[in-house]
Amino acid sequence: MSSEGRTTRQQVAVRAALDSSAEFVSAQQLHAELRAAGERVGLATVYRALGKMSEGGEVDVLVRPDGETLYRSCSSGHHHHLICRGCGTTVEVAAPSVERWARDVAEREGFSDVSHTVELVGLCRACSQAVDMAP
Amino acid sequence: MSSEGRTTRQQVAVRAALDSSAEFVSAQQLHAELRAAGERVGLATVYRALGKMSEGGEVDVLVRPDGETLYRSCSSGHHHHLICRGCGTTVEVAAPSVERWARDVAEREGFSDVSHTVELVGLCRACSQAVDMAP
DNA sequence: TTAATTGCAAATCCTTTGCAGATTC
DNA sequence: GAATCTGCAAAGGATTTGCAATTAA
Repeated sequence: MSSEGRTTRQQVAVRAALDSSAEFVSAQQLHAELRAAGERVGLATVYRALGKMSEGGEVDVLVRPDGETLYRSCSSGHHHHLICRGCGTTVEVAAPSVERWARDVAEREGFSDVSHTVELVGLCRACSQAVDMAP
Repeated sequence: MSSEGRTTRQQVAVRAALDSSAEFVSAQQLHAELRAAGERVGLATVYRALGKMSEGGEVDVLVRPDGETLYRSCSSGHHHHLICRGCGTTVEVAAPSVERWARDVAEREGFSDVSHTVELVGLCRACSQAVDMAP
């Protein structure tokens, strides 16, 4: 498995940096961290490395509402987010039933190596009340 | 409800255009359609209108892997997508159990007016075999 | 009237690409 | 040694913003 291409110092560094974070991080963040750690890596290279890993299904990819792409090495503690569209508060939620459903659907459709993204967006209690009181 | 701001010809047009499509569409697509239909509307205005609707929870928002943002008026026939990361094939999947779960989680956390996005990304049968046969 | 909204174009931000030089196999 | 990979900077594409002119209320 994984016979494509050559392995370079930079690719190893990017993968290591990604593994060291349990959360989703952006390419720019990774690049900054690598630079801060003394690694000499170009931003474009970070993008290229992440692109390859993502093609190979080795990382989970997530696109934020503002268009920034976030990456996380697969199989970290897995959970989803419930986000308030008023104040941005984020609540982490586990979803064993959704995981199961995703696996079943994938199998039924003949897909393999499936990852999933789930996002819930709503109004938290506080913001909901703020709306009711609007002028 | 919805007491903010003034109602302009452009806003009405954007909303109408959005309603006329059952699928997700981008701001640029909407703008093109509106122009084609003879409406005189600026692209920035389309973005501003969609932004407001989305703040108010009046549309479902979805961000594609390439960073483009798609919009759909709420409560159209609701389903999710299973996408092949090899060839881009998309399968529509219903998910009553997920809908139920989303509603429950929202309620438990005190959130209201919650919409959700679910995306499954994997390798379809054909692409999976192609990988196995790789040179 | 008069404050909100529009339209345009310039500005931003993330991401991709062209190409010469460095590097892995 | 030869094909691949990197780095830089320039290009690309979607979205946002400044500001004068327009328009809803």
